[in-house]
Amino acid sequence: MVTSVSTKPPVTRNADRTRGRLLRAAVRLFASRGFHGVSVDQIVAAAKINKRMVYHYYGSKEAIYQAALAEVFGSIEEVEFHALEGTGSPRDQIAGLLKAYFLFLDENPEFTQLLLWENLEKGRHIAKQEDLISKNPFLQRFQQLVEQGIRGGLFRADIHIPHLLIHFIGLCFIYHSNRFSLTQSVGMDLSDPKIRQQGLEQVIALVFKGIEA
Amino acid sequence: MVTSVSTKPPVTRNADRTRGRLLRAAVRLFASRGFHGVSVDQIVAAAKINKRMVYHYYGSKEAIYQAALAEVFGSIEEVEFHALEGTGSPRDQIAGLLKAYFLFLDENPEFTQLLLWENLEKGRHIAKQEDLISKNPFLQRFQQLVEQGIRGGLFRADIHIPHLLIHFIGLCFIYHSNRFSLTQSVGMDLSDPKIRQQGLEQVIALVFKGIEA
Amino acid sequence: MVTSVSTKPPVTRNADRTRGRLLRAAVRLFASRGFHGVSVDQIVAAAKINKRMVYHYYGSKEAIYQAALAEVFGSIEEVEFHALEGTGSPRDQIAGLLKAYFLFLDENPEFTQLLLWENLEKGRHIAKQEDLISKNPFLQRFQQLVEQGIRGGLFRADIHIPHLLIHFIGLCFIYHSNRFSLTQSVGMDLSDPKIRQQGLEQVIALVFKGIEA
Amino acid sequence: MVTSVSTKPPVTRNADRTRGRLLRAAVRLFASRGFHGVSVDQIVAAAKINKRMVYHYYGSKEAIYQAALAEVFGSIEEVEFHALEGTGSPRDQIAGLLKAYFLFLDENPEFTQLLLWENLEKGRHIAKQEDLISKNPFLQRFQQLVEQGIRGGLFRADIHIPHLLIHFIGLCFIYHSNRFSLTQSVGMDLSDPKIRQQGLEQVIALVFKGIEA
DNA sequence: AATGAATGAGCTTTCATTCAT
DNA sequence: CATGAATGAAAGCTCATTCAT
Repeated sequence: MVTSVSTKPPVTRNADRTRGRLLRAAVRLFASRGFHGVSVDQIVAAAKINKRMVYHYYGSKEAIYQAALAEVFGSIEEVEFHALEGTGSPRDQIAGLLKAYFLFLDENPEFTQLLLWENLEKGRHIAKQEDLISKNPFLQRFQQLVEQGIRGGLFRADIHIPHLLIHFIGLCFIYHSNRFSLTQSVGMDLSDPKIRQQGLEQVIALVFKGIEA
Repeated sequence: MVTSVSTKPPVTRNADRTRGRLLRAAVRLFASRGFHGVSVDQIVAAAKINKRMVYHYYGSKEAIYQAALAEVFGSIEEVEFHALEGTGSPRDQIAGLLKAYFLFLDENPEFTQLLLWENLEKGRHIAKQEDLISKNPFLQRFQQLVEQGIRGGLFRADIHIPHLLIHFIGLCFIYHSNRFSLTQSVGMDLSDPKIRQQGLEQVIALVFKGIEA
Repeated sequence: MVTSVSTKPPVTRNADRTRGRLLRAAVRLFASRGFHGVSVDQIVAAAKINKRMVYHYYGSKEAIYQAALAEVFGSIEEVEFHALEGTGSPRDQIAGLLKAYFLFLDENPEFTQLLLWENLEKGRHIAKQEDLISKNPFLQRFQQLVEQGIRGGLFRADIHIPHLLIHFIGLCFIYHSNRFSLTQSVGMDLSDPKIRQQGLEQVIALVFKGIEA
Repeated sequence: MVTSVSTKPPVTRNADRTRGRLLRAAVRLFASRGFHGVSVDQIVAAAKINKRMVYHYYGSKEAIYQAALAEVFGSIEEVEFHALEGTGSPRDQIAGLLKAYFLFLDENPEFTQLLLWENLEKGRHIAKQEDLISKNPFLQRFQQLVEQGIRGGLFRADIHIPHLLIHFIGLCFIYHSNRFSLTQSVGMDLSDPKIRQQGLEQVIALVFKGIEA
């Protein structure tokens, strides 16, 4: 039984909470408007945190931006690995990977956007974080899978595997990276889940036919 | 007959030259750093033109940005049409289109970049220019071509044509849009022309197999 | 006869006036409080000029500080030369130089103060301006004068001339550099012109006796 | 006899140590950059002490600055007295005093610098500490010594004693106060101990000749 | 047509200080 | 005794834009 009523609000001083609120606001804002399109004032306003705290916890606008990148970019690798760790046929696993990409990009628009901002800025910020987007060990797993398919007579032998991975990514990424301009120029609303589902099916069809022996 | 002797040098005032220099500087800078990453001062410094002229000729930073978009986006359509106006087989024309995309993106990095900036900004600026990236009449020509191939028994009948066009663009675009991050994660330098040529060949192979009947 | 009455204030746009007002305010404030003790806001408030103009004309706080140094430090050399360009006896000219130092420091408190700030900051700012406080050609003239006095049997032969010049400066400078602490510790008001006059006379007496053969 | 086992290290809390580290860091930093050139953060960083402690022990930045002044200014008086408490001739004691000044300023650069900062700030901070640099009782001892010399026929009778003390200080101080600018303008490195020793000798020669009867 | 002066609002960052534990 | 979170004000500087010539 509580006899003394605390007049203090329960969480007035909580470093983790403050850091977290700032980081989440930063991720959201940087993803939607890019590094230069966001001011520190906007971040702290969104997080409802005193501006000084950005510098207390991160040191600079650049640093909190990099923290936002790290926060968001950490998630893709496990998705990729998870997609290929199954025991199905190479075909099924390829299909699973493409589906996983589509799903991941759908559910993580901030990933797509921050990755594009970074590529547009020529990787200026990400280059300072060596462990992010590092030489991807997932590539080896993908290679094993495709080679297995080739040896099994399923896939063409003249496939260049790294390029194929790039193609996979390109086929999925375009639905997000160029969503607005394509929506206008091909006259389909690429924000519509049905259209996206249709796109995934078409991608899988194209790829399966495209790589089969 | 010149009777009055002008003390001024003949070409101190040249509206076209001034406009042009400003516009070229704007295209270059906006492409590489985006709308928010460029200041009016930087544009006029690059163009070596007085700052006031930006407002004289364009009225605002936003307006010169839109002029830069219009300048750059005008060029793609004719490339597309030109690629399909030939009389070769559907296969050859498809290959020509893919080559044309690769070549165009290679030679017009500013197009790629500005298009991506715009998509990231959710088409905020481009939306105000209705005629740009408008419902693309080229799509009709593409559709005719593919249907011709289907009727001729060359291509699969279950191809969804707008999605196919998206796939074409995705397969080409990814080599530019994600150049920096992919260079790191697949360990190939996507800035290298040889690698890009190899990519184009792999794309054509994938597509031809992928759409054939 | 003026028929049209201008409604415009006579000098709304005058670069020299703005630069000058800024520089004068900067000299006054930096002299009295040093580089770190003055804010750009205080300078522009004193000059009644928009803050932006500091950056328009000088580029940075550091730059306007250096301009203030140059403005003030330019004046001492001509005073020194003027003091020794006469045709009097070495004794008279030495006396004239000491008087000139006392008078100059009296009339240019900003010089004394800025020079001290700079020495305290280890010449950080002045070091960037090579032509200021450069290897002083006046030293040669001073050397000639003293050597002339030595040859004429007026002055001691064992005088070390550069040190002597330092002593001259020290004897004059101390009345300004340590004015406040000395006023307290010796119980004389060193701001009082009479006391300073007395100091000058005592300095001349000490020096004449001190250097005579 | 120790029966209880303390889990804490024995010297985690040591008020004197904390105060001392803060004060030493403050003296060093304030001497080299002045009151406005140093931030509380820099002091605590240098002392490796939590920032809150500055306010715990001193109350404000101003207060720790004054404590630094008191720490440093306490040492000069005993040096002066010690120099004149000997039993040598007035000449020897005068020489001893000048040597003591040179030595003290050499060994206590922080004294010189803080004194200059204070004079430049017009004694703003020091004025609040009445006992520092108070009407110096040492002056009386100096007066006695010089009068003794005068009565003994050693020194001129027309010497003004307080001014003479000022001259002594000026002749010694200038080697430190204007070290950087003089090094440049007379072309001798005043940081060099040999040059300083030479300066002391020249000062003593000038003074002895300058005050002798 | 062209120039550069001028502006006020906003930028990122640092300041001395206080609060809560 | 000691710590680090938190704050509002102000720092130096840049922004897009307009004014006067």
